[in-house]
Amino acid sequence: MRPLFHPAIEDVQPEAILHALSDPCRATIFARITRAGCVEACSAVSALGDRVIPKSSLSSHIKVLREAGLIRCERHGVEMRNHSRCAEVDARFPGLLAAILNAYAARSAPGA
Amino acid sequence: MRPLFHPAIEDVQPEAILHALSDPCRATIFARITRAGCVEACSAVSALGDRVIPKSSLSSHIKVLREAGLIRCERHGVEMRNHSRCAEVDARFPGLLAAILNAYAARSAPGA
DNA sequence: CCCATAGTTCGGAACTTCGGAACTAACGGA
DNA sequence: TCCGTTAGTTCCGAAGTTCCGAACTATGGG
Repeated sequence: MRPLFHPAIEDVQPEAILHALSDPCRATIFARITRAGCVEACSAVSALGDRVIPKSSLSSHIKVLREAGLIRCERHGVEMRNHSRCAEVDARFPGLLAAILNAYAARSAPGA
Repeated sequence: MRPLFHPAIEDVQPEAILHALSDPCRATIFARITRAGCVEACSAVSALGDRVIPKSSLSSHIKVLREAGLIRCERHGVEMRNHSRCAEVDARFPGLLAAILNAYAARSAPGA
């Protein structure tokens, strides 16, 4: 399989990041990959809350995140490992990802 | 004219904000409204860079920003005043708007 | 070599976005 | 009051995007 396309960090565009994370489902996937020590198989992510995401949808969500420059994907045997590019992106756009993930967290936990 | 719909700040959702600002044209409009002391007529915004935005598109961009909770619009005579809800949104999602506007600014001014 | 597992691609239905033409709202002048 | 002008909105068709099931490809194990 040919290596997957990943944009160089300097080609990463804010609109692509915002678009990728403007879907709560993709935001959740990205938050998981980022929190889970930066490694996770695609299918480990397929149940989000109580909703099962079809394989084809999951695959295209992952693709959107990858092409936005948010994650890095590589095959290991039969499965895929997804690494968060959080640190790189944070160096380019300081505070952006943290603010976005916090905003989603604030929404779902309307805390006390 | 019936008053325009504006979501209460606690109903503002991160996905709506990200979606609204994931369009560079809307992000530019929002940045202008926010920078310009929070007041500006619609048409004052219609030339973005070297591109003229058709009235109908501008109107729907403004509507998206308004319904996402990012701006507040009211008619004053024949024209519209658009106020940024930046401060309110920042209280709800700290740092989010600043990080997004900085990210766009970093893109267009790849400094030094 | 065949099977199982993990992920991708294809394609059509449903939804969104764009923008021109026609419409509505508010004001000013005669 | 009526007309003209300016400012925005609505409508609607074309173009583009998203969703997801079915079929496909890639990898490893027996």
